[in-house]
Amino acid sequence: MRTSKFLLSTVRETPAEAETISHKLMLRAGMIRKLAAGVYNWLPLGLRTLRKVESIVRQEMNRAGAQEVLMPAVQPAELWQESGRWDQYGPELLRIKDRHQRDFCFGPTHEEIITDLIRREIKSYRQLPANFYQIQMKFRDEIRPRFGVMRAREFLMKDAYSFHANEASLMETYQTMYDTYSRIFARVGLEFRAVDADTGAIGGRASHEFHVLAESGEDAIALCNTCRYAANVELAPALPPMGKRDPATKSMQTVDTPNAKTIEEVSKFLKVDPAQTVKTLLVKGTGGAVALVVRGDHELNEVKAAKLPQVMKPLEFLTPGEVTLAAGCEPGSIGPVGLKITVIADESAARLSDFVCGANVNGKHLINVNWGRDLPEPMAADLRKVVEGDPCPDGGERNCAGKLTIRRGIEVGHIFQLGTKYSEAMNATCLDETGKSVIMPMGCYGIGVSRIVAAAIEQNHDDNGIVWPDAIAPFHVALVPIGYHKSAAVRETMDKLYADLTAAGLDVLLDDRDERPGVMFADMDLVGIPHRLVLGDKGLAKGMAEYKGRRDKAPRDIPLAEVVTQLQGMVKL
RNA sequence: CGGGGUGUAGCUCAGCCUGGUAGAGCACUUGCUUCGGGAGCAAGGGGCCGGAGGUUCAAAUCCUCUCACCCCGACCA
Repeated sequence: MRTSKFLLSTVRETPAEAETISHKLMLRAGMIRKLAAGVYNWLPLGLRTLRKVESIVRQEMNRAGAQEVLMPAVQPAELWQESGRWDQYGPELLRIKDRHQRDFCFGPTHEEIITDLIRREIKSYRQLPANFYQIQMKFRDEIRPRFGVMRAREFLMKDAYSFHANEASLMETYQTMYDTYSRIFARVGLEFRAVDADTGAIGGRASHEFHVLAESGEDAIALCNTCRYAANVELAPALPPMGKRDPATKSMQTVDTPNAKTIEEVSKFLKVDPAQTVKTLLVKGTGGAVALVVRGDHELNEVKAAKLPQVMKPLEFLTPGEVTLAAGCEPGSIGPVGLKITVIADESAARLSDFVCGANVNGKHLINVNWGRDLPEPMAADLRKVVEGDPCPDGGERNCAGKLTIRRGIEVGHIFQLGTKYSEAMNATCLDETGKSVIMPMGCYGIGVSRIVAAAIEQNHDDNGIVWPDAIAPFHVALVPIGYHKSAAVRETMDKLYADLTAAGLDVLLDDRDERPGVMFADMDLVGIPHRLVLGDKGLAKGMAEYKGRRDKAPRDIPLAEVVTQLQGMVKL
């Protein structure tokens, strides 16, 4: 491709709307343009990278034996009503009506559609297992789209759905997909981790998320520093503290804590360590309100809390008015002592002695509180988010002596063992060896294709712009001639290099604009082309082209005759 | 959904408080010079000041309504 025939729409100034680096760079490099909140045009440059990611995903899915299909983006409400999700899904589901006032939605995912398709097409266990995938635009009406294509409303996703005659077969395909995903992200050239995950709204049992590690990631993930344990913080178990609770040493007292409401304010006012305090959160329960108690320096893990049988799902906090009714005070002074509702304490909070908590009277707290003496022993459960330095749970046991590190990740893939959630609701069955009708267990496997593009930039950029991994670079090589329009020799040599490199299977961008070199260098760096060749009359006289890798500090000369072979060796496809 | 903010040239923004009929930089067009890290000079083109209504002799500017976009919050006890 020549820049004179390519929409290289770079901009120097950073658009006001962009916050994250990838969003800024995608706009500046001319990869995307916003059409509406969370809805983007892909320009030629951006589309080249998107297609390369897509192609890697497609190749690896095919290699794993999955079959590509294409399902409708617009889906009739009937199927969603059949699975029960028409009512379960909130405003995130974009509902639309056709001219006959029939209900449709723009598909946020395709479990219903594939289950409907397959229950009609597959009749026998002999046709199983089977795995179908598509690469398609999805629409989720996010509360707050942000970060460009990272959290967009319309986005390109690869979703796959597998069907099985039995659970063992599902496990096998699940493992194949786990391996396939690892291959995909390794090929794209990203630093990633597979982590244990919560299944969330999709439902089902086991699930793993694939995260690209990046500071700007929206998810916190817990990694062990010694073993291979990795989990989303939402899921990572906090092991109960070792040893026994210290004995009580002082008697309980009420103290005035005017205007001190948050843990920070209270611990500062009373000059105690936040770890010696507890916070009490009131949530809606299956039988009235429930008090959840965590240590002051810990945070409630809402996913864990919502899994308690006593707690309503999804987790909902009491409104300030309801808090006053249940505790007799405003939020900021609540404590577990004397509460008439169910109290559940986090393991760490239950291990405290002589601790500080709200007094259930506005502006007052209790000090030197002790479980079993000043209030009943609490029901203890794992309620908190793990923190940096917590012991590695390694499957819930203390088999590993390692400690957890918390890192940020961008979720780019998620695989689930769905089980029979959808096949049962929609009666997707087949006949087994004995001629008996069985419900097909299912798996589902998603990859955020457009999000990978943004995640790759978050992980690969510098002050001058994007630094693409070779595998997803829009072009592998940038040819920058000095004096293309002045020197016939430069022009002829560059044109020949362009032809030879292209013939060697590389994607080449020849900058044949009549621009000053500085402009061309800046543009090639900004759009992130990983390999650059510069050639002018001076180099030509020496028979040398100047090569610079995008990450290299300084350029080096390569004999013109060796350029093609050397570059072929350097570009990692 | 709650709170805050912004809509003026293709982009980034000034002008608004204190009404008087439209600006800068970048980008774009033309010419000359320049030519290895986003050039200089000169001349140009380009805006129903988001939309509707109101106040006024007069509205980008004041008032009301509306739409769009951005940010923050929805773990707070």
